[in-house]
Parts: sequence; C-alpha cells; structure tokens
Amino acid sequence: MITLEDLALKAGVSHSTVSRALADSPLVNPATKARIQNLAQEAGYQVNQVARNLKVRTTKTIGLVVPEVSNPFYPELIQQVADRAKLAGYSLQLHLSAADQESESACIASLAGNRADGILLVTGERGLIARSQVNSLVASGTPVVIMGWVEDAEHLDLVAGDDAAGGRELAYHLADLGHKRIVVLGKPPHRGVLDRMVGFSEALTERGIPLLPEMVIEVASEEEVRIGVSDLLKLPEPPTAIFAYQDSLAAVVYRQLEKEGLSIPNDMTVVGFDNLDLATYLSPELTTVGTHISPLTSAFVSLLVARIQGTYPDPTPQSIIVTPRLVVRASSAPPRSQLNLTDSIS
Amino acid sequence: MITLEDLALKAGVSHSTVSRALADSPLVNPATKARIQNLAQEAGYQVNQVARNLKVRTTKTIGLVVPEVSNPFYPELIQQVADRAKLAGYSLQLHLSAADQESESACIASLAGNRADGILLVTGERGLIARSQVNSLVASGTPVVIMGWVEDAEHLDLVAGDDAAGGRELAYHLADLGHKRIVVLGKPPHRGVLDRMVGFSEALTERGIPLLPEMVIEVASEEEVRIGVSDLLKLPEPPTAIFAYQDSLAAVVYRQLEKEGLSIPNDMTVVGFDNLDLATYLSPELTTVGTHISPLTSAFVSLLVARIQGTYPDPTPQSIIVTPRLVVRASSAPPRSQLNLTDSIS
DNA sequence: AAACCTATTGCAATCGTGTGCAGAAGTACC
DNA sequence: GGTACTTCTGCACACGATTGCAATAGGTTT
Repeated sequence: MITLEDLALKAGVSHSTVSRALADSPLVNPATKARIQNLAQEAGYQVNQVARNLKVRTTKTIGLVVPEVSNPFYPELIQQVADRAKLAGYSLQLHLSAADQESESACIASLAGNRADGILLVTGERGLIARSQVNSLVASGTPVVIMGWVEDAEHLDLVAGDDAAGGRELAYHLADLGHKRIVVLGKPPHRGVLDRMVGFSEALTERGIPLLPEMVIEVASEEEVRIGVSDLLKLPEPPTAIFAYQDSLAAVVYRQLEKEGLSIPNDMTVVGFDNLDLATYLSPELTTVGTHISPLTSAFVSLLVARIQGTYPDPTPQSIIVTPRLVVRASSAPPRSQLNLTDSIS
Repeated sequence: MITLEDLALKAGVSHSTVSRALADSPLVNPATKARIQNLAQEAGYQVNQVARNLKVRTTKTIGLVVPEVSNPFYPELIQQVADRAKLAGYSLQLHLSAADQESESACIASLAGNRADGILLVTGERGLIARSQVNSLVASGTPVVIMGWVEDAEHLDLVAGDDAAGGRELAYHLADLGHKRIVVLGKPPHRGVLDRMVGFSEALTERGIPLLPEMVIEVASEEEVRIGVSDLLKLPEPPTAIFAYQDSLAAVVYRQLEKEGLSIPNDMTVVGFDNLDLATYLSPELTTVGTHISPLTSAFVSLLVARIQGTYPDPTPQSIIVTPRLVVRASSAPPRSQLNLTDSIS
C-alpha cells in the first residue's frame, strides 16, 4: 500500500505538503496542489484511515449492535440505519449480540476497543444486559443510544415505540369488532414486549372484557406455538381472536390455523404487532400495529450523530417515544356466532 | 480513555512492560504481570485497537458488502457471515452497496481505506461493478472473495450457486407434472439470475416444451408483477404454471393470484428460486429450488479467512460452485384442464 | 573473584497521518 | 537597501500501541 511518504518522494516535496494538498488546504500552492492530487489519483493512493484515525482521534464509524437478524424487523432497521449513517458520513460496524454467549458485552467491548465514535444498541428479549459497560462508556465520552425496552431508562439516551399504546389500540380494535374471548400469545421472558401485553390487557378490562389466565399463552418455540394454537381450538369455548406479540409469531399462527382447517378472519381473527413488510406478504394481509421503522431509525441515528458532534441542544439523557399506529387489514373481522364456529371445527 | 502510559505510571513501570504484561508475555515477571493485569482490570483499560492496528498492520476486520437487505436472502446471509466471522476472530464492517450511487466502488474504497483484512463482496443485479478496484485491491494484497454472478470470473475467488442447474431442476419438475404452458417472470437487467432462466429454458426445450416469447415476462416493480400476472390470465390460453426468478417475486405473484380469485396450486402452479425462509411462510408453502445458504456462507468466509492467513493450499483463484436442491412443497401440482381453468376465471 | 548466564525491564524506533511552528523565499513599501 | 509582510514549505512531534535491542541485577560457574 502506497503512503504519503511515497507520494512525497515522487512529487519531490515533503509528506506534510502532500498531506495538506490532499486535504485541499489553502496553505499549499495551487499549482503543486494540483500536481500532487493528480499524482495521488494515478497512483491509486488510498489514505490509511487507521493511521489517520489514530492521529485525529476519531473514526467516523458508528457501531450497531442488534440481537439477531432472523426476525424481519431487524433487517429493515439495519438497512435504514446504514443509509442514514452513510448520509451523515459514518461507516457501520455491525455486531449481532445474540450470536455468542457474552452477548452484548463482547460487542460493546469490541466497539469500544475499535474506538467507534458512537454506538447504537438495540436491546434483545431480556432488555439491556451490558448496563454497566454502557454507563462507563458514556461516562468516558462515547455516546450510546439505546433502542427498545430497558429497565430504569432515565439515565440513557433512548428511542422506543410506545408499546403500551399500541397494545391498547389493538385491544380497542378487537373490542369494537365484538370479540369477547381473546387470546394473547407471546414469548415468556421477552421483557421488550411486556408493555404490549400490559396496554392490551388494561384496555380490555377498561372495556369490561376479561382476560382469562387460560387465554394467555406463553410460547418459546414455533413448535409450542402450534401446540398452543391447537390446544386452544379444543377448548369448550374456543377464542374468536388471537393477538400475537409479534408479526413473525402471527405468521406461525397462520400456518397452524390453516392446518387445522380454519379460515382467517371468518373462523378466527388474528392480529400481530410490529407492522413489518411480512404483514403484507401473509394471506390474508395481517392487521397489526406498529410504528413505521422510519421515524424510529431517524430519531435513533440523528440523536446519536448529534451527540457525537455535540450539537444536540439538551445535554441530559433523552427518551424519544414514537407512537405506533393501528393498521387494519384483512385478518380481523367480527366474530362468528359460537354455534357456527364449533360446527366448522368438528 | 486510559492508555498504556497511564497504567505504566500507576504501576511504576514502563509502558513496554505493561504492553507485554497484558499480552501475557513470558518476558515479564509473573508477580508484576499479575499486578499489572489487576490494575488494568480495575481501571477498565481497553486497548486502543486503532493504535494497535497501525502498529501490527492488521485490523482483524472483514468487510461485507451486500446490495441491500430488503430481499430476505441477504439477512440470512449476513447473520451467518457474522457468526462465522466472529468465530474466526473477525469483526464485520457492513456496507450496503445499493444505498448510494457510487455503489460498490464507494464501499470498497472505504474498506480499503480502513484497511480491512479481507473483503466479502456479494454482487447485485448488475454483477460486479467495481471490477478494476477489486483487481487492484487483490493485486496489492487484500484478499477479496465474491459471491454471486460475475462476468468473466476466472481471475477471482468466487462462491456461487449453480443457478443453471437449479433452473433445470425446476423445469424438469414442471414438465414431469405435465405443464405445457409455462411463464417465466423476472427482473430484466438482473444478470445474476440470467443463468436460472437459461437452465430453465434449455431443460424445457429438451423436453419438447416451447417457451413462447409472450410467456417471458420482464417486470421491474411489484406493480408490474401484478399487471403482468393479471394480463396473463386474460390470454386466450392462459398458462398453467409460473416460474418466478426469486422467492420474493413469487410472494407478489401469490398476492395477485389471490386477488384474481385463483387458488394455488389448483388453478395455477407457482414455483420460485432461492429457498428462503419466506418460502415456508407463504401459504401454500412454495415449491422452490436453492442452495442452503449455509454451505454458501461457509465456503465464503472460510475461503476468505484462509486467504487472509495464507493457509489456503492453492494460490490460484478458486471457483466454488454449490449445487442447489429442488424442494417440492404445496404450490406445485399437475395442471387442470383448460376448460376448468377458463371457467374459474370468468 | 572474574566471567558468564538468565531473568526482567526500559529505551527507542516504528506504523502513517496531521499540524504547530519556524524558516525560506518572494514581494511591496518607505 | 532595509524592513515588514505574505506565501509557501519542511521539520519535528504527537497519536498509542508493539517489539528489537541494550541494560541491569542477581545468581552460577570456574
């Protein structure tokens, strides 16, 4: 790899002059500047960023840590973050935190070691694991912005959707349609989606609809989803609607219902949460609630970049909450009468 | 951020000793070594990788450039590459090449500037754009491995699926089912999938089935897919099967057929290409062909890592071709008679 | 006791850039 | 012609780590 020194030799000047010429400094004679720039061009000179980073104490890199990527929510997020980061002049260092045991800690340590200018951290099912690391990183001057659920968030810069509000929207929607027996289906230890459940059940009670214990199903795998759904249909009074915590879970519910010979929404209403592209791939298209990812990521990276550049007006930790929106599609409808439903099952 | 020098002061030794202690060098007294390590621990010392990288002329970073991420093929790929890279001790620098105009060139330049130890490059619809940059990068000693279609590939390390073979498999499958009027549907400028088409049509002619010009539909957007499908159904002799170049296109075809009131596979057989997770989300589950991504990514990163470490036995450029596999699911069936079909349309 | 060896540590150079400061031209002004 | 000023260039240090080599101290050998 060719260096400043190499160019300097060719041009018959010192490396300082070359450096300044390539930085388009007004300190260097326009003629020599042009000469040097041409030389660099044709020699295919590529500045050594790692040397440069060391000197200028900045890497123009932001770290993005995301739990995984099989849930379609994350790819959409990554794409947008990447676009926005590039626009602001930053490269992306991607880490998947669910990939190894040490999870977030290892990712953050790596990013800290590589002196990322800032870190975007999307929490996983168990919330923010590496809390203390984040604290000390922030204390030492590296901005970190969190997305997602996190316990005791007031000392962190945070961007999140208002999951409780989303849950309420869905509950109202189902209640308005006339559903009385409603199932909630989700992963048990997933703290990030607990608020969805809370908002949902609050709104149901508010409308005088009981959420019976047997109607709250905790599932840890696709297999358990299928079994859970199958069991529900055997109840003496089966539900008329299923609320899946996530669109991707709803997709599994779809498949099982189809296997059982039920049609959506005639025999069963299904609603999800997230409003992914996936929701429109399903058939019938899924009624769901969610923020557009776009305002989320917009706040996410613009807050971080502002922190990095010290341009954010308010120095205290921010909590940016984006309100989700109900998207009614074809998977929700008023319930059939009990009689018809049992008929169609037998 | 705390440096070696800071630690050295605290420990009352020189920074060289600290460096060696942290590297667990046998050159330093076990007692002082332990003392220094404790000190570093409690001071929360994090080695400055950018300084280290400059000195050791290595970054333990590999660049991954991928066109985009909305096609579900890529997230699956990213996940696996990230896992394998981490396993080999490398971080990932992610670039999305379709995000900006300069496309691949800008990504590669950035990675070269940041002195990535190696680059994994997944080509997009138009094949490898930044050919000359890749060449000079490889010439200067940075290994690059390409995945996907590329013109004139013999001087590059390459990993790809055998798309022509996959296309043939699909053609045989449809022919065996008894289909005669078969539509091929894909994006026009997408060189990467041309081989699918070639293999497919070769196999059809081999079986004596003509692939009429009006049966080859080029579509550039979702909207065009819908129009294209809709138009097909108005033909005097509509097709009985549709081959979509990609699973994600097949998903759009599904939606349009549903809107038109046709049922898959009774009224129309649909097959895709890629064998994504998406294929099993669809209903009915999609018959498709594709390699498992796993052997692809495995070859992808292990070849690159071997090149970086100089452990690959054969120094000449490799072409690793992975053979895809036909996965028959519920979306393909023998054609109905012409009469029934036209009935169900009207 | 001199010579030698070993274990441990520090000195100093190095990686490739950026940049403050000094110095060298060249120019203008009195 | 001397002074001051402008314009340009180079010297040298810094960024924070690694590492070859020299140096020290202590112990062993003869």
